[in-house]
Amino acid sequence: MLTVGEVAREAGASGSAIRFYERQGLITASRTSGNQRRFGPDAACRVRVARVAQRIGLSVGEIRDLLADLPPEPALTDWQRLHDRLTAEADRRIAELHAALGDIRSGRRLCDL
Amino acid sequence: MLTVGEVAREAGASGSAIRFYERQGLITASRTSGNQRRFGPDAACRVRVARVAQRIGLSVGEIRDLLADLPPEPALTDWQRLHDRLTAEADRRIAELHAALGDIRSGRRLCDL
DNA sequence: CTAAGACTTGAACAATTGTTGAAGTCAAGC
DNA sequence: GCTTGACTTCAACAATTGTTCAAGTCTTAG
Repeated sequence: MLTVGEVAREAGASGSAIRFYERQGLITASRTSGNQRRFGPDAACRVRVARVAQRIGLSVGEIRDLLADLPPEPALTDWQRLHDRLTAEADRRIAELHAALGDIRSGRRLCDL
Repeated sequence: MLTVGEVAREAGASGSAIRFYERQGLITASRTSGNQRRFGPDAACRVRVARVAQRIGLSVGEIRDLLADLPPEPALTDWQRLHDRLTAEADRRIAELHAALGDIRSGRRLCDL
């Protein structure tokens, strides 16, 4: 069982971020008799996935939904599904950026100047 | 002199967003005797630029800095500078997304699974 | 067992980007 | 000049994604 700090170090996040992710349901924790969180061995992995998903542009709510379909010990198909969803979202986001670039290039129509 | 609503319609933004952009210094306004805002003819254009810049991923603070260098009646070189900066930022963002995609593909190292 | 230092907790705060709503202003018609 | 309906104002609120800090917990050495 890992503490907040251990998960934070393993995942490359801050302790407060780990607590935030738990409140938001990205990871789950049991509690000690003194009310401290203890995480399973999958926690750091889930946080790493969450951070990549954030870089792609997903909100924590969307990431919660993504991770809801990921069991504690994911099978290959689980990883594949996750992978496909993240890739699709990244592709969408890249397309949107290219579209914005197009709108910039056609700037005369933005401002009739 | 344009009202908030007129600028909003011209720029495709909400009235509250226009007021927010004024507070943040993206656009400037004079006031009527009754304290209502009145905008110059360049306001809608600046807001359109701001919205594109937001799609690229710039914050309102960054956009303020961008627009600070844009005179009320921009010359070609002003547009070019703006264009170049936005394009560079979009390219950076696209590169970051590709990097994130790379990290997803090498997922085994994310989670040693 | 107890003291000490490291770690954790939850509430309060912060930045960002707006929206909402009660009260005030404007323009047009009578 | 007054009414009326559309528009505007500003403060308060909201969602998102965390950080900060005083107070409490854990572990290790003595």
